[in-house]
Amino acid sequence: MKASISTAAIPPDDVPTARLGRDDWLDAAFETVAESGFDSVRVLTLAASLGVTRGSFYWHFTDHAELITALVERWRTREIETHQRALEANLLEPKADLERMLEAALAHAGTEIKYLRFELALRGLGRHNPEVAAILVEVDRMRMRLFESKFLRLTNDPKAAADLAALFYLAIVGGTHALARPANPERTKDYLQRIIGHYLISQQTS
Amino acid sequence: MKASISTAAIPPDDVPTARLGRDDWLDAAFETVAESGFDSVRVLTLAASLGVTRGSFYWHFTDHAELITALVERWRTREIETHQRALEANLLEPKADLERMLEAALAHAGTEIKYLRFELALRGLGRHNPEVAAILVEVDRMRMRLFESKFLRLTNDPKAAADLAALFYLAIVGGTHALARPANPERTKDYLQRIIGHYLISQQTS
DNA sequence: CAGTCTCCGTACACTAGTGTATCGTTTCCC
DNA sequence: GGGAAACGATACACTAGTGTACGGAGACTG
Repeated sequence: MKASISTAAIPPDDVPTARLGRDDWLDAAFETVAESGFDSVRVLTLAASLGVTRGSFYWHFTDHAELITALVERWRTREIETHQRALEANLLEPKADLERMLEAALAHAGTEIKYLRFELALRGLGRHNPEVAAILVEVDRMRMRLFESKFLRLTNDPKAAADLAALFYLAIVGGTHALARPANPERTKDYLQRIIGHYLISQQTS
Repeated sequence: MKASISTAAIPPDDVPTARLGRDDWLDAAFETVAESGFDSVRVLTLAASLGVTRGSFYWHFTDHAELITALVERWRTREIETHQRALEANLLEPKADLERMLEAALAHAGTEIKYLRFELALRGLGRHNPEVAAILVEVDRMRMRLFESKFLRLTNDPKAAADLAALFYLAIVGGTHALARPANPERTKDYLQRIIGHYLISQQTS
């Protein structure tokens, strides 16, 4: 709701007739992507939802294409930031940490689902856009390695940790695609934990 | 390549100036969906690729929307058919059967990838279209139950079979989304099999 | 071999959307 | 308080795409 300001000082902030910044357009685009996908991002519609005309848009952006690339790039940098924070939070107890991670990954409720839907749309875009695909590969690798680092602290077999991490990460991605709506997060978390338990036990006893 | 015929008798079949049937348009639409998604299905483009004008299209279909629904419906019926065939082939040895299934699920090569990409695009469409979403839920349930039936013949714990089936199905779906191109099918198959082995062993010894 | 049905081309009207140029307001800043 | 820069409205030209009406050519059928 708070309008982002670029160069202005002490803005009224909450006045409906505030000047728009680049981020405001990006936020509006983000919303429509999460709701209807990238192909539904129209300059005309965004302008209407922001209460201005397209004249504003073509001042902040040179092009429709630039809006898309800027949106993707912003997502990438933010994703890297959250990854860094997750890395720093990696020094806690392994098991509770993993459970918290599963919890977060399966929490399709509230505002989280918006980010999930954006990412799904982004994967759709990545299938036709090589640069977006490269970014997705980068982020996927990042996350899988994070998973791997967590599993590595529960077992002594590095290959097993990599396999489990890949399997679980892919299952989580698949879970966001295969079900239109969350379905049954509780039961899902349960069997993920059980399988982890089984696997680690079989590791330690072998 | 073979042109489908609806009412004509003994067509030349292979003559470039053959009359078009409904299925020809559906085939062309299928191709573009697999390549560029549903939003890229344009009547104009399809007509150009088929070497005719839009006059032909609006004889076979009333609407652009009808083309989409017909395409989705055709996919659904075909998916049900292949599922029936898979059910009938379920009476072989469980282990070899499961391996063959994994092989098929990970075979992103050749012409298979076209069907995969179509399904990915379909999942994207299902996020905005409730009827398509319902069809996807139906097919996903079908396949997961098939997975479950296979796992059930390897363990005596029905809940474990359901969990494993869901996990693996979701991982396979996720694998088609997370990677722009197949990546490493061989290694993937390897760790899937290893994890199955571990899990079933831990089941039998507990 | 004329009639009818099937299939497709042509021409038109219409909508939605982009991009550009230009002008009018604010807002900052000295 | 008066430029100057930031921001946005207006109007125009242009493209891509849908849907419709109608006409024409082949193919089948009696």
